[in-house]
Amino acid sequence: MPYVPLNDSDASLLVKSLIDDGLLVDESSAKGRLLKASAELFKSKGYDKTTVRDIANQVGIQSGSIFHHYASKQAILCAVMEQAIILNMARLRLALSLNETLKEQLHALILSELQAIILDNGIAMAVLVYEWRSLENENKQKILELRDEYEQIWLDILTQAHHQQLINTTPMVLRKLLTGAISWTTNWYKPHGELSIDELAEMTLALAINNNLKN
Amino acid sequence: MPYVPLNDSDASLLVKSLIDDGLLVDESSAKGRLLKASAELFKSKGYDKTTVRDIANQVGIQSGSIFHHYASKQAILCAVMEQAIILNMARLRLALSLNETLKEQLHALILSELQAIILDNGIAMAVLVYEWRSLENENKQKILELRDEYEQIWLDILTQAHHQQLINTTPMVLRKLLTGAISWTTNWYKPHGELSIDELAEMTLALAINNNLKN
DNA sequence: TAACAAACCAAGCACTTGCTTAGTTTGTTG
DNA sequence: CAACAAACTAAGCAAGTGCTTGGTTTGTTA
Repeated sequence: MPYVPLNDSDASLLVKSLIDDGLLVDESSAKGRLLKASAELFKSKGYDKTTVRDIANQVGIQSGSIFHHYASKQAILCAVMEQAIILNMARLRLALSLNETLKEQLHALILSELQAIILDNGIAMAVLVYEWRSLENENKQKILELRDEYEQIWLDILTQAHHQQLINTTPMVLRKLLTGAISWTTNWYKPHGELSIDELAEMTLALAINNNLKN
Repeated sequence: MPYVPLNDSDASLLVKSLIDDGLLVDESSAKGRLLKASAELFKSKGYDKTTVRDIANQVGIQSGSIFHHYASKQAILCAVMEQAIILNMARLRLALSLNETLKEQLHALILSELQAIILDNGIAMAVLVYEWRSLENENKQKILELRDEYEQIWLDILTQAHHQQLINTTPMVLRKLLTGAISWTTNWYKPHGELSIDELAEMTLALAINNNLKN
C-alpha cells in the first residue's frame, strides 16, 4: 500500500471547517491580515526586532489601530502560535487518517510537518518553533497545552513503531531529533530547487526507520 | 577499533595553544569575562532582549565601560561567534585526528558537536546557531567564511562515508538534517538526566549510518 | 435614515535603548 | 617614583519602543 498524500481540496475543506468552528481566523478578515503580516515579520526579523509600526506598515494601517484588534504585541505572537498549532494539528490528524500502516503514517507525519514549516501556510509554524522564548510565562503555559497535544500525536505513532521494531531509537529521543532536523529546514531548504519536499520527506523517513528489517 | 574520545587534558592543551596563538581570548581576562557573560545572556534571553546594561551588570561594571573593550554590542556578538567557531573547529580537527575509520570519525564529529552545544564551553555555539539573523551583513560575511571552513570538515567526512556506502543520504542533505537535530538538543537535553551525551551521540550516529550493511 | 458598533487615524507620552563624553582609578614599566 | 596606558565611572543624549487617548470614518442593521 503506497503512501496517501493530503491533497489541496482536502486541505482547503479542512481550513473552512476550522474557520466555521471559530477555531481558525479567516485570512481575509482584518484580524487575519494582521496575523499573517505579523507572522511574516516575526519569522524574517524576529519578534523583538519587529515593531508594531512595522506590522502596521505591512497591513497598511496606523500603529495605534493594531490595539483595537489585540491588546498587546505579545497577544499577537500568542495568537500566531495558537493558530499555527490548531491548523497543523488538524492537518496531521487528517493525514494520519488517510494512511493505514505505521510506516505510511510516520511518512505522513514527517511530510506534513515539513510542509507546515516550509510552505506559505506554515510561516506561523516557524514562528512557533523559533520564537518560543519570546512568549511570556502565562501565554507559554497556554500554548504549551496545545503543543503537548500536538506532540502526543507524534509519540503515539513513534511508540507503536518502536514496538513493531520499525524504529530502533527511543520514541522520545527520536522525536526530539526529528523536531530539530525538520524545523531547521526553514533555514536552508528552498522550495523551488532540485530537491522536492517529497524527496526530503523520504530521506528523513529513511533515517528514522530501522532498515535492518524489511518493512 | 573502538572510538577514541577527546580527553580533558588534550582539550585543555588545545585551548592554551589557541590563546597563545592569539586566536582565542583568555576567559580570565577582562575581554574574556565580558564575552562569557554576553554569550550566556545572548543564549538565555536572546541578543535583542539582552541590553548592554544587562551585560555590564553580569560583569560588575558600568554599561559605558563595555565600549572600552568593544566598539558596539554588535561587535560583541560577532566576537562571541568567532570564538565559538575557532574553538570548536580546532576541537573537531583534533577529535578527527584521534580516529582512523570513517565510522569512528563520523562518531567523533557528532559527539564533538553535541558537546559543543550542550556543555558549558559551548554556550557560544548555541548563540552562533540561533542568533545568526542578529548578525549585521558585514559581520555575517566575516563569520560565514569561518563557518564554511567548519562545514567543509563535515562534508569531507560525509562525502567519503557516502562513497563507502556507510551512509545512504546525500552528504549535503544529511549534514543539514544533522545540524538541525544536533543544535536543537540545546532546547531539550539536560546533561544530568538519564541519557548521557555519549548515548545520545551513538543514537544519532545510528540514524545517520546505513545499517543495511555491516560496518 | 437614524443608530450603533467595528475599524481606524493622529498625536504623543513614558520609558528603554545603544552609545558618547569628560574625567577618575588602577596597574605596569623604565 | 614618574609616566603612561588600560580599565573603568557618572551622567546623559538622541532615537526608538509599546501603548494610550480622543476623536473620525466606514459599514451594517432596524
